[in-house]
Amino acid sequence: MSPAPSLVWFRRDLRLSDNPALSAAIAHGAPVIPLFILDTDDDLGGASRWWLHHSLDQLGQGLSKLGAPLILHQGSARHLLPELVEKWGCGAVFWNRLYEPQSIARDSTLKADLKARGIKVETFNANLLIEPFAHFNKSGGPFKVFTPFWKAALEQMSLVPDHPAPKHLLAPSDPLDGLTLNDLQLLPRKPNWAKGFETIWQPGEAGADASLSRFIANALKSYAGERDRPDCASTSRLSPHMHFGEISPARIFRTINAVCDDRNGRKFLAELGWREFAHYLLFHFPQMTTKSLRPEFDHFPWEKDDQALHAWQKGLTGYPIVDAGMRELWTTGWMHNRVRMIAASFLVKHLMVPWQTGADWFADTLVDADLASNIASWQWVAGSGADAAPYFRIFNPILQGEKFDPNGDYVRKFVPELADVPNAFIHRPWTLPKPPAGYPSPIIEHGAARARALSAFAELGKAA
DNA sequence: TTTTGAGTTGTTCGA
DNA sequence: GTCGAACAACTCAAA
Repeated sequence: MSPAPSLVWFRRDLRLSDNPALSAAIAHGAPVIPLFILDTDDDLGGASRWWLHHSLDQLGQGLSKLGAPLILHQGSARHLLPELVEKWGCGAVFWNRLYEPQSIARDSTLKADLKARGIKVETFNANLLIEPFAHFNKSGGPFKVFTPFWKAALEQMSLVPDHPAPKHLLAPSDPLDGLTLNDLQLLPRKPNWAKGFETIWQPGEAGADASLSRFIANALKSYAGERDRPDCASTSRLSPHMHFGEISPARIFRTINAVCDDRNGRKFLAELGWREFAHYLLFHFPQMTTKSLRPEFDHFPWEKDDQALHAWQKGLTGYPIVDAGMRELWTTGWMHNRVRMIAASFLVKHLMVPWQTGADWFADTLVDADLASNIASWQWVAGSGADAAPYFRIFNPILQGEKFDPNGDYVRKFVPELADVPNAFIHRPWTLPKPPAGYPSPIIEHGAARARALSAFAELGKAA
């Protein structure tokens, strides 16, 4: 009689290297079943689905080479996982932890359920540098300000060594039932809006390693100075790889730390810190997925303006830097961080559309859509979050464009209507004697919008 | 308990 | 053109 196999439940840890759940399952000694469930209880944005398809493809190929193909299923993991465990006679289940409120609820129920059936369950930290439930300020409460959070984190951080990728996996002798990748229907059908994604992204573990190497070789040495320039290839573009766990934050931290100890390295590691901080905040304040962390912001006189929202989504606001960003998002599934801030600020402050509406759009269109980072960042921009930008800090989309895209290269790349506009006018084309045909005038005038937002925020202060 | 210093990413105005 | 101050007060973290 063959021994009871072990299940490795892959979720957002789609890698073979530095994967503690996988390592532990192998060390357990029994045959290993690698499983991915497309959980129908999860909301997954369109761009994320595209990425997931290709990431699963890569992981599946890697696992097949090791001797244990990835088994795919679809359904409510809450119910499906115990069924599969039962059907396959598994003796142990291993997974790496997730930290969003819904994931925690599902996983803790599942863990109790499986243990009650006599199944061994072990879970690991593979996705964060800091366990949110084990990091507190000296008063014993959760940090709400980034700088002390990260400073304390750096002092306490102890990174365990990398788990090397396994060389071989022992699979159960009987074939197991499952779906094919195409059965999951993750790719867009007509129209195939993801065509532009294929040339710039390489989902999967190899692509993640390549992104990190490319960043270290080309951009790290000038990161602190150039990270805000969307016209330069100055960022790592690791965010989607990290979201799906194709590379571990610990490996990134160790690698950067080893090659660079100047302000560029520290600045980049602090960006990992912001990712940590977002997950940390969401863990301690789970209501922030829908509610403003500063409750008075839920009484802000938000506008419902579908026409303006549509113009923002499609990159037709008349402000070139905002429109370039929104079109970069639509055509590539990604947007440069600086431009995310400008575009988000425009929606929330100029158009006074609720941050939740913007967060929904980003969740659907970003390949790196990550609940924690998305929510924390939108609340930060709106001024409703932890350690947030003060309300009077309203980005001027013209100045921001001129400062961070000085030659208009970024704008021209994504807004072809402006190809022939000279540099001096590229961020204010409506001031040309003959504005370019086919590009809209600003849907709202900056000065008036700023004044409106400031007075609305001032009212908020009085009411509170 | 009270106090103190500090807090990612800006803009505008007026000297 | 450049520079400093105002924009507002509040909350957090640590001593």
